[in-house]
Amino acid sequence: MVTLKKSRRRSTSSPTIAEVSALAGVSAMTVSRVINDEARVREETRTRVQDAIATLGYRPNAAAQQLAGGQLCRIALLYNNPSSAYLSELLVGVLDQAAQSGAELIVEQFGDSDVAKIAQTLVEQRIDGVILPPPLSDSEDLLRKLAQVELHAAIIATNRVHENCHSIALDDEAAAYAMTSYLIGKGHQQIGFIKGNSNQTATNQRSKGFQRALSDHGLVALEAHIADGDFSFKSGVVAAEKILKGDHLPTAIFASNDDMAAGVVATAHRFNLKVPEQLSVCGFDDTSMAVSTWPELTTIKQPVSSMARLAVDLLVKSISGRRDGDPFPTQNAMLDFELVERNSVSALLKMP
Amino acid sequence: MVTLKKSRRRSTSSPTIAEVSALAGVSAMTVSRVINDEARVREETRTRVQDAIATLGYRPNAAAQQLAGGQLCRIALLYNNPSSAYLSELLVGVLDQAAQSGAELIVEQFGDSDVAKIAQTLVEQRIDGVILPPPLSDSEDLLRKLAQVELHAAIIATNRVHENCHSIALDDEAAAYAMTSYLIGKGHQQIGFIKGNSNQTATNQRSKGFQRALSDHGLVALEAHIADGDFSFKSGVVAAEKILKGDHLPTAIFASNDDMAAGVVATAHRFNLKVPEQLSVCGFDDTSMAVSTWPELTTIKQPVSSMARLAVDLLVKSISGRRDGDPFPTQNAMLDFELVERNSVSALLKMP
DNA sequence: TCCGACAAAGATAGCGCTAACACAAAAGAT
DNA sequence: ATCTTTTGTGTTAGCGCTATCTTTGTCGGA
Repeated sequence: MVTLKKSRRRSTSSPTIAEVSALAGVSAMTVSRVINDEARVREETRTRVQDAIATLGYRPNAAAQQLAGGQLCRIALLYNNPSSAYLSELLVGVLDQAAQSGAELIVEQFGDSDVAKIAQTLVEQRIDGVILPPPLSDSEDLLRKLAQVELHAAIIATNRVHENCHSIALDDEAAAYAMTSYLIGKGHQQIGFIKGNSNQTATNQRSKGFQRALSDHGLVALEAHIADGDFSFKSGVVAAEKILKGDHLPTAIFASNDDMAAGVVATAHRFNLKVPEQLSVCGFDDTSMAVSTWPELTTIKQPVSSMARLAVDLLVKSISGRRDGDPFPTQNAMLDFELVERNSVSALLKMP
Repeated sequence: MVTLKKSRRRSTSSPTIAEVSALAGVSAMTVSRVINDEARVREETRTRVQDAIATLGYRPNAAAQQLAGGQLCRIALLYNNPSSAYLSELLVGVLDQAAQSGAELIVEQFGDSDVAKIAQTLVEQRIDGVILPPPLSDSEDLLRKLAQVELHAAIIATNRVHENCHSIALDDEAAAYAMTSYLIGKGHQQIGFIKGNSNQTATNQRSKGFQRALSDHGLVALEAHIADGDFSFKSGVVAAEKILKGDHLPTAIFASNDDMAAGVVATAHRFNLKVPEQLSVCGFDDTSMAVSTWPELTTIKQPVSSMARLAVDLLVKSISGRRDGDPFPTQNAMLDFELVERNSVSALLKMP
């Protein structure tokens, strides 16, 4: 028989598993089994328990589950580049999944302190796994150090593949190829391109996709139409100035991310070029920046928050896998992108 | 004597309070007292325990603390307007403080579902308190409903004061006054102003500050130089078009937030006005948008992440206060702002 | 008929920590 | 000198849940 003892310590009226089990007329263990979706519970019993849960509005106490259930995964989200549009989407995804997976989340800015020190701090904080958004995901140095201290890691939005490191990315090359083809389809033949920061793999991929699309359509990019950038708005401005100062203007510019594309648009306006009538511009990422410019940017949408979710999921799996001596293989996920059409690209009338 | 029993359930080697107490030669309770910074521990004992903690690299298990310590505060951060620059700063602050205060954080997007439904969901999720950033912080409807279901709330960046609701804001009027005075100090006499969304209190405050600064300096704003907006980039564009199409141009435009200011800058460029040489522009908030425009915006810095931290802190205090039958009074905090000078404002040569 | 083999549920014993009380020693109060 | 207080610490008993073991059927095969 189950007895409900009244404790002097409980004060909230949140129902506990004991109350549910009493109502359902089963043991707490059975309720636990139902909650955790284990087999070995008769269908009828399961329903009875579920009804009891529903009537009481019971929700398991996460702290207790964790304490009893054994292992806690502590996951740190390291970030560096406060490109906040990206960060906040990331955060929302990570937070959500962490709550679902019962992982503890620590969010930390990776200042300019050296890699060894970071790794040490993480170890001291007893972090089990680390999520690295760009540009951190491309820091070989950091990754090496993390591997040294046996920390699990998930790297986001990089195409580099590491042996001991989950990676979640989209096919940057294919996306850039698609965007370039789209421009070509609109009749553009003189297309400028602004590269990203050279220490991120995405930069190369996007550049490759651009070039391949061009040559697949029998076009070539003029040297003067290609410029370097570093994914910042400012670098977009500088790059656009370089390109637009030339004698021979492109009809479209494809910037490797939205911030730079916004820089291009701003610069185009300063140069008295109407966007998109005289110059089409497109970006990449679909951050909030894409709609904070006029006209709004045609761009490639990255599923950032899904990526974040997946990162947490993979980490939790591999952390608990290692603990149980049942290693979870390293995953390299490639998610789908989407081309978002807005108003920064116009069709060019083909010359006969 | 303390005995360390080896359990078959423990698998991680993370040290527990028992190990610390053994090493320090005290009881677990004393260690707990040291951890929680309670009085009634001799200085010498405290040091000994702290040393033990340090040598073992002990960190308390949050789940266990919570379970034993009684009450968990579940706090929800509701958001609506994905002005991500703002959101991510908010998130970082909230997360940090939630971890420190031992509160559980749920982040939820407040779609367009009706207020009653939201409130119900929150109750079902057994949320204790809610953080409301703008524009939610100005939704009387929502606040009323929350009060009805006895949820604690902290509203951010609104000057409205509610009886049952903590509020954290900065002095919008003073800040707008300061910015306007700054412009006047630079020699501007014809200053345009773009208002924000009329359903946010900040809008009125900022507008008032602007007007007061003007009249304190013996100036008046032309009707044609004032325009409405809704805090979005696009509305900044529209408002700027309205103002700049007029016959009599202002020498400066003060937009009620950075997004709109960015819209003004973009529009100015389209109108062939050089910023800041021909038109000075300034914003408000100092979101990342402020530096994602060219030139970078002179603006008012809101301490968003401190505000977020404070919100969590107040909520936790008032939630546990109510539980202990020791009500924590409603707070209305007013934080300091800062005028950040960048390159979007130039000094005007005074006409003799 | 008896003996596994397995399925379904219960009983027990913690997870790591802290509230609440207990208690000795030291410090004041009368 | 005796009776409070105060101070510093230890003891006990959980917090709400689940891992693990045990028990109780149930069914099929020998």
